[in-house]
Amino acid sequence: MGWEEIRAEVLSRIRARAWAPGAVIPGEEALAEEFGVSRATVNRALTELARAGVLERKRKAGTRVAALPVRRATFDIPVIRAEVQGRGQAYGIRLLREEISRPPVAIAAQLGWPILGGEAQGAMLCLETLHLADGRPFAHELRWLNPGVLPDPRPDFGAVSANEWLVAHVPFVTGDIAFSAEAAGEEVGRAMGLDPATPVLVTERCTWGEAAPVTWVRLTHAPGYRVKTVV
Amino acid sequence: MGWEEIRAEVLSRIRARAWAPGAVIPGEEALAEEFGVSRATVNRALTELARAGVLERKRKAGTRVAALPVRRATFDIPVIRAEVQGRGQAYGIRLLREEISRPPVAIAAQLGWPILGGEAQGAMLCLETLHLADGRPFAHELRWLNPGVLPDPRPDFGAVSANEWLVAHVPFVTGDIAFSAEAAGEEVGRAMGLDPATPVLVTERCTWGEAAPVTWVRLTHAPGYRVKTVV
DNA sequence: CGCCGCATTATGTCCAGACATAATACGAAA
DNA sequence: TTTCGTATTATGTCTGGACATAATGCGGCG
Repeated sequence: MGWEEIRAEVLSRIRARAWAPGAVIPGEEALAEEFGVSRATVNRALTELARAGVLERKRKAGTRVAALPVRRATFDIPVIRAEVQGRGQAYGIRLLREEISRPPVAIAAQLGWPILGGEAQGAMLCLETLHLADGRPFAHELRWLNPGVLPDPRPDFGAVSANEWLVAHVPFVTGDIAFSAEAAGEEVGRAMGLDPATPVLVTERCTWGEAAPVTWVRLTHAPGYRVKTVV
Repeated sequence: MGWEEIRAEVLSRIRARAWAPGAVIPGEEALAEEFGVSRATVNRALTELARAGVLERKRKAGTRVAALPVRRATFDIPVIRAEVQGRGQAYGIRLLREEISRPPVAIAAQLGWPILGGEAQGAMLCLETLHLADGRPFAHELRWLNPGVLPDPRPDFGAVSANEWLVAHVPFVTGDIAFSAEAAGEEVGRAMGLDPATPVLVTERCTWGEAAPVTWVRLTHAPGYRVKTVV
């Protein structure tokens, strides 16, 4: 009996409703004896199930079957170049705009960039990029970047996408992501060759390094793009 | 030194580029000795980092820093009722349609439902539901459900949403999810009181139980809805 | 020269025991 | 009766040892 077998057995008991949602299941000691393994092995299996959201564990209170199991999905955020090439298409990048200026207050606030008197303090690097797949627009990227994380001179973002440069040089940051559906709008529509009213999937990411904000980015994907995940 | 401290130390060495992307890091034995802990503790820390996508581990080959760190995000799929109530709004549900019929071939194929001669074999339960928040449309749900997983008589899906009934009674299934942006369209637009051209976020889920397909569902969210995740 | 099998090696898992920690429940004090 | 402290208890983590497993790479055989 390995911990994966224990996990499977526990899961099947939950499925079979031998242990009902909300109910406390036997303690690790008891299960260890029943399955003929050490407590550490049971612990590994139950910890794994708790991480998956199937069980809820608390010291002293014991382990109970999650009453309202929140399904947890994970998805990978690929580097766009890898994503395009993974589809067997040729990747291209076109830098539309690169300038240093003050970010809009809304973006500065989200990043935690200093704001004084209703205006952002200090300039950031603003990049507007078009990602191409087989020469056709694949995604439009609007990015504000903390110049403090960049070397001097700056990398050539017309050759390497900012995202790719960042994951290679400012790795393992934290951040949050949001998906929404919007109309392409005038500016992005013109850049991507779309009617301004076209529905497009928009990804907004906000990432921080160890202390300082790193970047805010808004990706507008071409129509038909889907974000896929596995539960 | 607990395993979390080990993890933090390893992570900071990676950030500081003491261990470069792609490079092999010292073996567990060596790290255990350096940190003055047992190998099991180092193993726990490294396993955790590998799960997060920061390290890649292979037997015999050793542990190396991920060269192209694929950022992995997780998000929770809440029960809609809980989501609405979590915003402090009143939840309501309106069952628009409930009928037994053959699913479209595209949906049957995706579920692995038997198809013969270009037509789905056997009927499924089709539900069309509107979820309300404070009386206003929150999401439109179109669902095809394997009647084999339901008891006889069927639950009252006008009172409990199918999703909620399923997570409580057919728990811990696998599935996949896809997000996309589309125009609301005639039918959904009418149900939600939206112009057919309005961009809306659409979630499509396909879930399977232990052996049989369970359900296919397409959720159309009200404009402005965002799916949020944390990296 | 090329291919296959085996020794080597790093990770994966397991055990038995121990102490740490958090949270509950119960008893004592106000 | 209420509140506070404490004993109890289940989980969390660690140790040091062991064997299992997979993948590499080398040496030998055809």
